[in-house]
Amino acid sequence: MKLATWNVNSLKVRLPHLLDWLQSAMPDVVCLQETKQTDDVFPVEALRAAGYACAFSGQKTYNGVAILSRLPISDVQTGIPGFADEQKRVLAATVEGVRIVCVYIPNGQSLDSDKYVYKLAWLDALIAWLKDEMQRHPRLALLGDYNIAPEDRDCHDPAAWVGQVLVSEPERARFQALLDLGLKDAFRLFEQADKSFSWWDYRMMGFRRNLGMRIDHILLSPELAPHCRASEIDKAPRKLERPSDHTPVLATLNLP
DNA sequence: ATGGCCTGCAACGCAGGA
Repeated sequence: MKLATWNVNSLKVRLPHLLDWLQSAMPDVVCLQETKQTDDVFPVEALRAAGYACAFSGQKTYNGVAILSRLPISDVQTGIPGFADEQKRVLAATVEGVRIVCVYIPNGQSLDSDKYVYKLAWLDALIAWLKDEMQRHPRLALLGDYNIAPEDRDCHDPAAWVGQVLVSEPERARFQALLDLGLKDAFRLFEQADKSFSWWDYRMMGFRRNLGMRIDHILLSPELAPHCRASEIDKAPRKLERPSDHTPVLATLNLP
């Protein structure tokens, strides 16, 4: 089972890239973030024609998450139970007995922002919920845009980023809390090139200069991680005309 | 040198992203 996550930064704009990429990468399950469209205009037909069933939870202008799957999807759930949130950032569904949790974790804007307070509270709610969800679903994968670079090696210039969102200690502590639940960072299960990133700023020729961050992740539960055979970042879509600022991250499972 | 770019909304500039 080939899993993927991709922040598309507007599904409307990126649909042609997505359809091309589905055809070439052939993932079984894809988690999308920042679809930025309401559910009534989600491109169900185009994706069905490409061989994918969809679950989605969107809103106007901002946020929006979706799960695409070549295999049947069941038990779809939106949001974090008991955590009131207008923003559409969480979608969970079961595919072939694997609980897929798609997240678009808040950015936080800056350490002195109300959005940062929201980010930390949001992460606490996610961690508490996942602790239970992993009991119910031992085969669980948490995929998405985490807006956290877990370690300094996941940041192109750690010194320049001190005191900013994505790298702050409270955010990293919450990423560690996810690992402490037993989740494993699929990408780090394998040897990887130095300066591997999943997002690059549109400005300053960030991609060409590889001024990036690794903030899109696939975490696997203890029952899934031993069956992970590969994990990589696919930089190809970032090289196209009018790309998303994020690029897909993949993990391949060979389940018994 | 703290901007630079992209998207959506609806406008001729803003919010938000990261």
